[in-house]
Amino acid sequence: MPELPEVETIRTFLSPLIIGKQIRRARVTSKRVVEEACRDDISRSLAGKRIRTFQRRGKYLVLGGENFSLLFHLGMSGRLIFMPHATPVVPHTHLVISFSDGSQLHFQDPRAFGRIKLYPFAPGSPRRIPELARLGWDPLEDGITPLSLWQCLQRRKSTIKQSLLDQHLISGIGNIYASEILFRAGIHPLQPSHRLSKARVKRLCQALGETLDEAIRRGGTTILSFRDPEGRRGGFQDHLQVYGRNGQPCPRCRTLIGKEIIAGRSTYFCPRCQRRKRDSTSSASLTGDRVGELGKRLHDFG
DNA sequence: CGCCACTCCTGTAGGC
DNA sequence: TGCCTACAGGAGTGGC
Repeated sequence: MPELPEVETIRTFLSPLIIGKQIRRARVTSKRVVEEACRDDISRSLAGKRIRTFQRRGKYLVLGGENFSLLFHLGMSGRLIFMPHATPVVPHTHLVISFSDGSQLHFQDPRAFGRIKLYPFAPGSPRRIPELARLGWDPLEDGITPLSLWQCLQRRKSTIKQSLLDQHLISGIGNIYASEILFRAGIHPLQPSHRLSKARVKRLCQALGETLDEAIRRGGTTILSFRDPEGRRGGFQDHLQVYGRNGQPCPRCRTLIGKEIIAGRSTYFCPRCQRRKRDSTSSASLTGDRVGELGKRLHDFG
């Protein structure tokens, strides 16, 4: 399940391999995943164009050129695989982009939860792409200050787990990292968002930055199907603290890790390290700290 | 408006 | 060994 670290890993690996290349041909090889309205446009209008940019926002990727933006969402099982030479398509391949030097980019997605959409203008401002305009903070692209996050959480009655999964608030966190971030922050997933103190939101921000940073450093998480563009697995699955570990001892206090379904999603937590609390909202100084090492990178977005 | 259930889909794992 | 079923869930949508 590609979340921000997996999508960022793909962007990092793929960028030097495809930026600057000229598209010889783009072929839609399946009727799913590629948005119906732009199936013909993709093959018609991408031929001959050059790739200028490859950007990420939340869990979306955008391949950009002079007058096109090709938007990708990997869904549950989407892969972008780089082929140095022309390669026969395997089942569940939805799009093949062939470059003038003979290399190819294949989009594969067995479960077909992914999306591909073409816009007839250069990326530039993400506000022009509705899917991106709807997204909240991107932890890598935008600094999230604890104070501004706390203010947003004040207005939410849902649990903190649900808030973390809401892409309109923070973009890029999925089910795996939500559990990991809350464990690192010592916050119970069922804690109501508006009940978190400023101090705990500050810890949440730190945990968010540290968890995503480490996952990116390790090349993402492979539970079942994630592969980077050269077919390799990630490394973070060996460092998950709670996700998928119900019944096993907490790495911090040895209490058995619990599992609960929250908003239809499996949620893992340590019942001792992540106590439910009623925070007072007074105390605690909030500095304008950015999220860990994040927020320093600049791309063309915004 | 907020919250939930439902929907799309197929590979994988577990039970028998 | 093989078949069947449950399960995994991102994000949009529609109901209450």
